[in-house]
Parts: sequence; C-alpha cells; structure tokens
Amino acid sequence: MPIRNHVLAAVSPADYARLVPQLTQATLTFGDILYEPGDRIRYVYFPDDALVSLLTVVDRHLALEVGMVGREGMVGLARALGVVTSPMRALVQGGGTAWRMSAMAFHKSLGQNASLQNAVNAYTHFLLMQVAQTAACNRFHDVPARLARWLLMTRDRLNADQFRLTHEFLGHMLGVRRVGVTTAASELRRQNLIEYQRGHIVILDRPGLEKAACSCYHALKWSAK
Amino acid sequence: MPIRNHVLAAVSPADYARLVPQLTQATLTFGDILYEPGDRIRYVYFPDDALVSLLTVVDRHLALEVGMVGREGMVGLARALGVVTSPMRALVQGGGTAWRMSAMAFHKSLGQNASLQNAVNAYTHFLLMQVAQTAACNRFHDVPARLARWLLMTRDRLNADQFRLTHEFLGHMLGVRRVGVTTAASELRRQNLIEYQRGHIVILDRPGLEKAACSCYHALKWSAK
DNA sequence: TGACGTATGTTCGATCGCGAACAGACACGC
DNA sequence: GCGTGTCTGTTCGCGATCGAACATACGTCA
Repeated sequence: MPIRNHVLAAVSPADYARLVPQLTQATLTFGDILYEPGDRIRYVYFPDDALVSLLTVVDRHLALEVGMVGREGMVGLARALGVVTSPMRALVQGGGTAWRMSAMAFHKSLGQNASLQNAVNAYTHFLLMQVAQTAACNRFHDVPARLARWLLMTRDRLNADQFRLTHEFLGHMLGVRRVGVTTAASELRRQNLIEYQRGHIVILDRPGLEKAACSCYHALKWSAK
Repeated sequence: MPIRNHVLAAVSPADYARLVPQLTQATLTFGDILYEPGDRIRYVYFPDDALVSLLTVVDRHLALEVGMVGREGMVGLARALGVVTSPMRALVQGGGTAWRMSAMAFHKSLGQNASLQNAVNAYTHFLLMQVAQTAACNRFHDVPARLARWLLMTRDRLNADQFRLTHEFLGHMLGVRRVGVTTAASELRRQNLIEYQRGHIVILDRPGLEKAACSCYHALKWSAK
C-alpha cells in the first residue's frame, strides 16, 4: 500500500514506522460529511486520492468553500492546534481512499514525532495561504475564472481529467447560483476548454484552462508534484 | 510594563520569565509595513495596543485584508510554522505599542517553551477561522454590514471608540471603492451609529452597530475581554 | 487671506450576479 | 415504452457594485 499523502510521506522513515500501526485505510464516498462545525474531531484523515472540501458555514445555512484538501494535506487540522472541535464543515467532494487515525493517537504522535509535527506545520501554513487566497479570489475575480481555477485544483488532487459534479454542487462550492455556474461553464465549453453533460465534467485543454483561470491557481500550486 | 498581549499573557510565569529578556518594546506607527509578501521575517510582533492588518496581495497590486491582529494575536506567525518568509503584507493600521522579538529567538523559544507553543497554536487556529470567516463574509454580506463589522473589530482591538481612518483606506481594507465606503458610511451615520469627518471616525452607538454588522462579528469574538 | 492638497459627496451608465420561473433533455426504473 | 426525477439551458427584472468623472468642503501653510 503506497502512501501518496504528502504529509505522511514527509515523515521520516523511523517516525513513520511508529505511525503505521495507528493508520487504517478508509474509503470516503462522495457526499459524506466528516464534520459539521462544532462537531468533535474523532478522527483525522490523510487523503490519498480522496478530495475533501472545507466549508465555512454562515448564518446556519449559507456555506462557502474556503479550502480543498487532497493528498497534499490532512483533514482535522484543528486537532493539531489543540482544538477538539471542527470549525468548519468537511465534505467529501471526491470519493477515494484516505488514511485515518484517531484524534487521540494523532495528538500523541505529534508530541513524539518531530517530523510529523514539521509536516503538519508546513501544511497548516499552506492551508492558511489557501484560505487567504480564496478570500481575495472571491472578491476580485469573476465566476468563469474562479470556476476554471476550481476545476484545475480538483484535477490536480484527483489526478484525473474527468470527474462527476453537477452545476448545482459547483454553485455551492463557489458561492454562486447554479445558473451562474451554467453560464460560466458554457463559456468555458464554447472555448473548447471543457466538456460536460449531466454531472460529468471533462477537462479538454488544461493549458487553456490555466489561461482562463485567475492567478490564484498558480499562487497555490504545491511544490511537489 | 504590563503585558496586555493575549498570547504572551497565556504563557506560564516560569516560561514567561525566560521570554522577557528576548522582548523589546516597539512603537508601530500608522502606515508602517512590517512585511511584504516574500519578505524574510526578521522579527515577530505581539501587539499591545497596536493594530496590524494582514493583506493578501493578488496580481501584484490588488490587496484585500484577510485578517486583523491586535493584542489577541501576533504578527509573523508563519515563522512558528517553519516558514521564514511572510505570505502576506502586514500593514500597521493603528499605531501603538507592541512587543518585538527576533524571529530566531522566537523559533528557539517555541521549542523550549510548551506554554508558548500552546498559545501560538491557539492563535493559529483563531487566525485561520478569522480568515475563513472573512472569505465567506466578503461573499455573502453587503458593504454596510462588512463596514460595521470592521469598525467593531477595530474598536475592540484599539479599545477606543474613535480612531483615524479615511474612506479611501477603508476601501482598500474591504476591497471596495472609496465611493462604496462613503455610501455605506453615510448610511450608518444616518442611523446615528457613527459620526465622522476628514479621517476621524467615532462610534456613537456600539450596540446599534453590532445590529448593523453581519453575524461574522459575533462568530469571531475572542473569549477573553 | 489665499492657494493647494486631501477628504467626502454625488451622479452617470455599465456590468455582474441575484432570485425566480419555466423549458428542454437525458437517465433510470417500472 | 413511458413516466418521473435530475440536470442543464434560457429568460426576466432587480439590486449591488463598478469605473469614471466632477463637485464641494475642510485644513494647513505660505
């Protein structure tokens, strides 16, 4: 079972050996909610090819995606900062596998395991940048550019050029109406950058999509491929 | 010299005693830029009554405030996460005093000083929530509500009901045009919530302003007064 | 006192995204 | 094969904000 998760991969071999017994493989399926805001964090997750969205919930019903966690990161980060409840909703946006660990074991491991702590710190920084960039992006860039960015980020994390997502779902992620997504998507399609039908999206021209995306995409590339 | 900064205040007396020799008092003045994105972090700052804005810079010239640091926090947090350069611009938005420490000493102290590490972790979590909330707020709430929230957050950190700020400056913080601020501000003034002239803003009715502000203000109150 | 710089106020048309409603089109189950 | 639910496409009027331009008012300093 190769570990593709970057946080785990950054742990030194000796430390990693002590971590392994705590890790179990979990299959996350689309639509699962790992936590709602305020939920106790019982497990932390290190995605391999799963993809989890972090959503800030406002006024109990409005939700906006502020971060996206794939194999470059982990879910349940708050636990590493000494907080036992999740501040956000964590929604599985792309099904796949992830390594799971009890929050308790994770907390203990952090104290005994400097390379894990370092890897988690580095990811914390990355996530903070991602959230900050998203904030600015939502303010300054229009829907087509944000959609293009979102598709590219998803692509990179799922490592696939096609995936299943409806306009309705995308609307929730981007914080716009479904119709807004339809308009933006059909514009991208007109340019032959993507193709889609009934929840199935295909990226046809990745370089072209990068041009259509705002600079935020490049600002948030992770270093390792 | 009483320490009002919450991060430093959370450090245990024994640990704090070892920290003191490293700290020097600094006066931050309005308009100072502590770091630009990419700048090496040479010092970290723990504001007492100064107020620092964290701005994400997009496309080299657009900037949006994503966080606000007063005595509840610290500036240069990235250094605690193992990153030596600042990801954001840190702009002094309210002059005042802060405790300053070299980044090197800070880094060393973190390793030797568990209560400092815990306090920094807690603040990291708070900042992450603040940035996420700001992202959602910018998407869902209109300018008058955001302005009201911003004024209240500033008030809490400066601990004063009046301060000097122009509409132009506020526009940069909120990511809107100056005219948009003027319109929103005059609406708040019409309701007798605030008063202002030529860069001097007075909060007349704090409870009323809280009602005018979006829920994001309450979502981000720090526990300790 | 007068001139200049800065801060605020007002207006204009344009654009973007909103909420709502309805129309087709595909997919799956009976 | 047919009905039903889901997904996408289109339209409409509305409101918020934009960019730009210009008008007014205050303050400072020569």
